[in-house]
Amino acid sequence: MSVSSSGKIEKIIRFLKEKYGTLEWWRGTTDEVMIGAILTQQTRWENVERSLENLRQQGLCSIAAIHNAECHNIEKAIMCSGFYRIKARRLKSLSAHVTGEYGSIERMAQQPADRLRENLLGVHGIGEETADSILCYGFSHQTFVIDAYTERICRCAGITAKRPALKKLFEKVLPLDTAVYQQAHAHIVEYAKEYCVKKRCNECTIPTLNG
DNA sequence: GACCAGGTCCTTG
DNA sequence: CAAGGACATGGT
Repeated sequence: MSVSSSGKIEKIIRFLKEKYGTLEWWRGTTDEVMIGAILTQQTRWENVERSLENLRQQGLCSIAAIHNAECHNIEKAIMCSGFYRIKARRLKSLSAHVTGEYGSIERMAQQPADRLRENLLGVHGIGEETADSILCYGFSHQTFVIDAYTERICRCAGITAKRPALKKLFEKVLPLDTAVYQQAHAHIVEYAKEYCVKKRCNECTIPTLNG
Protein backbone atom coordinates (compact mmCIF):
# COMPACT_ATOMS: atom_id res chain seq x y z
CA MET A 1 0.00 0.00 0.00
CA SER A 2 1.44 3.34 -1.01
CA VAL A 3 1.55 6.32 1.31
CA SER A 4 -0.88 9.13 0.53
CA SER A 5 0.36 12.57 -0.48
CA SER A 6 -0.78 13.94 2.87
CA GLY A 7 1.14 11.22 4.65
CA LYS A 8 4.28 11.98 2.68
CA ILE A 9 4.01 15.66 3.39
CA GLU A 10 3.60 14.95 7.10
CA LYS A 11 6.74 12.84 7.01
CA ILE A 12 8.72 15.45 5.12
CA ILE A 13 7.70 18.17 7.56
CA ARG A 14 8.52 16.02 10.59
CA PHE A 15 11.89 14.97 9.19
CA LEU A 16 12.95 18.52 8.33
CA LYS A 17 11.85 19.88 11.68
CA GLU A 18 13.92 17.20 13.38
CA LYS A 19 16.89 18.02 11.17
CA TYR A 20 16.89 21.80 11.40
CA GLY A 21 15.03 22.73 14.57
CA THR A 22 14.09 26.41 14.63
CA LEU A 23 15.58 28.56 11.87
CA GLU A 24 16.00 32.30 12.07
CA TRP A 25 14.17 33.32 8.98
CA TRP A 26 12.89 36.63 7.77
CA ARG A 27 12.84 38.52 11.05
CA GLY A 28 12.03 42.04 10.00
CA THR A 29 9.36 44.67 9.89
CA THR A 30 6.37 44.12 7.63
CA ASP A 31 7.80 46.76 5.30
CA GLU A 32 11.10 44.95 5.04
CA VAL A 33 9.44 41.61 4.41
CA MET A 34 7.39 43.08 1.59
CA ILE A 35 10.41 44.70 -0.01
CA GLY A 36 12.53 41.59 0.48
CA ALA A 37 9.83 39.41 -1.04
CA ILE A 38 10.13 41.35 -4.31
CA LEU A 39 13.91 41.53 -4.24
CA THR A 40 14.37 37.81 -3.64
CA GLN A 41 12.51 36.81 -6.79
CA GLN A 42 14.89 34.46 -8.61
CA THR A 43 17.75 35.81 -6.49
CA ARG A 44 20.00 34.65 -3.64
CA TRP A 45 19.03 35.98 -0.24
CA GLU A 46 22.56 37.17 0.56
CA ASN A 47 22.35 39.62 -2.32
CA VAL A 48 18.94 40.77 -1.15
CA GLU A 49 20.35 41.51 2.30
CA ARG A 50 22.92 43.81 0.77
CA SER A 51 20.22 45.64 -1.12
CA LEU A 52 18.14 45.96 2.03
CA GLU A 53 21.13 47.42 3.83
CA ASN A 54 21.65 49.92 1.00
CA LEU A 55 17.99 50.89 1.18
CA ARG A 56 18.24 51.36 4.96
CA GLN A 57 21.25 53.61 4.58
CA GLN A 58 19.42 55.68 1.99
CA GLY A 59 16.35 55.87 4.21
CA LEU A 60 14.42 53.95 1.58
CA CYS A 61 13.63 50.74 3.44
CA SER A 62 9.93 51.33 3.98
CA ILE A 63 6.85 51.28 1.81
CA ALA A 64 6.24 54.98 2.44
CA ALA A 65 9.80 55.90 1.50
CA ILE A 66 9.66 53.77 -1.65
CA HIS A 67 6.42 55.50 -2.53
CA ASN A 68 8.07 58.91 -2.40
CA ALA A 69 11.44 57.96 -3.89
CA GLU A 70 12.74 58.39 -7.42
CA CYS A 71 12.90 55.13 -9.32
CA HIS A 72 16.50 55.85 -10.19
CA ASN A 73 17.53 55.98 -6.53
CA ILE A 74 15.77 52.71 -5.79
CA GLU A 75 17.50 51.10 -8.76
CA LYS A 76 20.93 52.15 -7.53
CA ALA A 77 20.29 50.75 -4.06
CA ILE A 78 19.01 47.36 -5.23
CA MET A 79 21.36 46.85 -8.16
CA CYS A 80 23.25 44.00 -6.50
CA SER A 81 20.19 41.76 -6.29
CA GLY A 82 19.63 41.68 -10.04
CA PHE A 83 16.69 42.50 -12.29
CA TYR A 84 17.01 45.90 -10.69
CA ARG A 85 15.01 47.94 -13.18
CA ILE A 86 11.99 45.67 -13.17
CA LYS A 87 12.19 45.17 -9.40
CA ALA A 88 12.31 48.92 -8.78
CA ARG A 89 9.11 49.20 -10.79
CA ARG A 90 7.55 46.33 -8.86
CA LEU A 91 8.41 48.00 -5.56
CA LYS A 92 6.77 51.16 -6.84
CA SER A 93 3.66 49.21 -7.86
CA LEU A 94 3.50 47.62 -4.42
CA SER A 95 3.91 50.89 -2.56
CA ALA A 96 1.27 52.52 -4.73
CA HIS A 97 -1.05 49.62 -4.02
CA VAL A 98 -0.59 49.73 -0.26
CA THR A 99 -1.00 53.48 -0.15
CA GLY A 100 -3.92 53.62 -2.55
CA GLU A 101 -5.85 50.61 -1.34
CA TYR A 102 -5.27 50.76 2.43
CA GLY A 103 -3.57 54.06 3.21
CA SER A 104 -0.95 52.44 5.41
CA ILE A 105 0.59 49.15 6.47
CA GLU A 106 -1.29 49.37 9.77
CA ARG A 107 -4.62 49.58 7.96
CA MET A 108 -3.55 46.82 5.64
CA ALA A 109 -2.77 44.58 8.62
CA GLN A 110 -6.38 44.78 9.76
CA GLN A 111 -7.72 43.18 6.58
CA PRO A 112 -8.51 39.45 6.29
CA ALA A 113 -5.91 37.29 4.58
CA ASP A 114 -7.99 36.23 1.59
CA ARG A 115 -8.74 39.81 0.67
CA LEU A 116 -5.10 40.80 1.02
CA ARG A 117 -4.07 37.90 -1.16
CA GLU A 118 -6.49 38.67 -3.92
CA ASN A 119 -5.47 42.31 -3.96
CA LEU A 120 -1.75 41.53 -3.88
CA LEU A 121 -2.13 39.21 -6.87
CA GLY A 122 -3.57 42.16 -8.77
CA VAL A 123 -0.33 44.09 -8.35
CA HIS A 124 1.92 43.88 -11.39
CA GLY A 125 4.99 41.86 -10.50
CA ILE A 126 3.47 40.01 -7.56
CA GLY A 127 2.66 36.37 -8.20
CA GLU A 128 1.53 33.61 -5.88
CA GLU A 129 4.82 33.01 -4.13
CA THR A 130 5.53 36.65 -3.46
CA ALA A 131 1.98 37.26 -2.24
CA ASP A 132 2.05 34.24 0.05
CA SER A 133 5.47 35.16 1.43
CA ILE A 134 4.19 38.61 2.30
CA LEU A 135 1.12 37.14 3.99
CA CYS A 136 2.97 34.44 5.89
CA TYR A 137 6.12 36.30 6.98
CA GLY A 138 4.99 39.92 6.84
CA PHE A 139 1.48 39.64 8.22
CA SER A 140 1.73 36.34 10.14
CA HIS A 141 -1.14 34.68 8.31
CA GLN A 142 -1.46 30.91 7.99
CA THR A 143 -0.74 30.92 4.28
CA PHE A 144 1.71 28.31 3.04
CA VAL A 145 4.38 29.39 0.58
CA ILE A 146 5.02 27.08 -2.37
CA ASP A 147 8.20 27.76 -4.31
CA ALA A 148 10.25 25.93 -6.92
CA TYR A 149 12.10 24.04 -4.17
CA THR A 150 8.88 22.79 -2.62
CA GLU A 151 7.74 21.52 -5.98
CA ARG A 152 11.08 19.79 -6.54
CA ILE A 153 11.10 18.05 -3.19
CA CYS A 154 7.51 16.94 -3.53
CA ARG A 155 8.04 15.67 -7.04
CA CYS A 156 11.05 13.65 -5.90
CA ALA A 157 8.94 12.25 -3.10
CA GLY A 158 6.39 11.06 -5.63
CA ILE A 159 3.77 13.68 -4.89
CA THR A 160 2.21 14.57 -8.20
CA ALA A 161 0.14 17.61 -7.15
CA LYS A 162 1.13 20.92 -8.73
CA ARG A 163 1.06 24.46 -7.32
CA PRO A 164 -2.49 25.21 -6.28
CA ALA A 165 -3.27 21.67 -5.10
CA LEU A 166 0.09 21.40 -3.35
CA LYS A 167 -0.60 24.54 -1.35
CA LYS A 168 -3.97 23.11 -0.30
CA LEU A 169 -2.33 19.86 0.74
CA PHE A 170 0.19 21.57 3.00
CA GLU A 171 -2.48 23.76 4.51
CA LYS A 172 -4.59 20.70 5.22
CA VAL A 173 -1.73 18.90 6.93
CA LEU A 174 -0.20 21.76 8.95
CA PRO A 175 -1.65 22.83 12.29
CA LEU A 176 -3.08 26.37 12.25
CA ASP A 177 0.00 27.97 13.74
CA THR A 178 1.84 30.78 11.99
CA ALA A 179 5.24 29.84 13.39
CA VAL A 180 4.77 26.30 12.06
CA TYR A 181 3.92 27.62 8.60
CA GLN A 182 6.94 29.89 8.59
CA GLN A 183 9.30 27.21 9.79
CA ALA A 184 8.04 24.50 7.45
CA HIS A 185 8.72 26.61 4.38
CA ALA A 186 12.09 27.72 5.74
CA HIS A 187 13.03 24.09 6.35
CA ILE A 188 12.15 23.12 2.81
CA VAL A 189 14.27 25.89 1.31
CA GLU A 190 17.26 25.06 3.51
CA TYR A 191 17.02 21.39 2.69
CA ALA A 192 16.62 21.94 -1.03
CA LYS A 193 19.57 24.32 -1.19
CA GLU A 194 21.66 21.68 0.53
CA TYR A 195 20.53 18.50 -1.21
CA CYS A 196 18.30 19.05 -4.21
CA VAL A 197 20.58 21.36 -6.16
CA LYS A 198 24.01 19.82 -5.74
CA LYS A 199 22.67 16.33 -6.02
CA ARG A 200 20.52 17.31 -8.97
CA CYS A 201 17.47 15.96 -7.20
CA ASN A 202 17.71 12.58 -8.89
CA GLU A 203 16.25 10.74 -5.97
CA CYS A 204 14.38 11.52 -2.83
CA THR A 205 16.95 11.86 -0.05
CA ILE A 206 14.46 12.13 2.77
CA PRO A 207 15.06 8.84 4.61
CA THR A 208 11.61 8.38 6.10
CA LEU A 209 10.17 8.18 2.60
CA ASN A 210 12.40 5.35 1.45
CA GLY A 211 11.17 2.69 3.77
C1' DG B 1 33.02 30.43 -19.21
C1' DA B 2 28.81 27.85 -17.95
C1' DC B 3 25.21 27.55 -14.84
C1' DC B 4 22.11 28.84 -11.28
C1' DA B 5 19.49 31.85 -7.86
C1' DG B 6 13.54 31.59 -2.15
C1' DG B 7 9.66 34.51 -9.85
C1' DT B 8 6.76 36.97 -12.89
C1' DC B 9 5.18 38.52 -17.21
C1' DC B 10 4.67 38.21 -22.13
C1' DT B 11 4.65 35.91 -26.44
C1' DT B 12 3.93 31.68 -29.29
C1' DG B 13 2.35 27.23 -30.76
C1' DC C 1 -2.58 25.41 -21.37
C1' DA C 2 2.75 24.45 -22.03
C1' DA C 3 7.01 26.08 -23.37
C1' DG C 4 10.41 29.57 -24.08
C1' DG C 5 12.45 34.03 -23.44
C1' DA C 6 13.42 38.47 -20.94
C1' DC C 7 14.80 40.58 -16.93
C1' DA C 8 20.58 41.31 -14.48
C1' DT C 9 23.87 40.85 -10.81
C1' DG C 10 26.86 37.80 -8.16
C1' DG C 11 28.61 33.37 -6.53
C1' DT C 12 30.61 28.62 -7.54
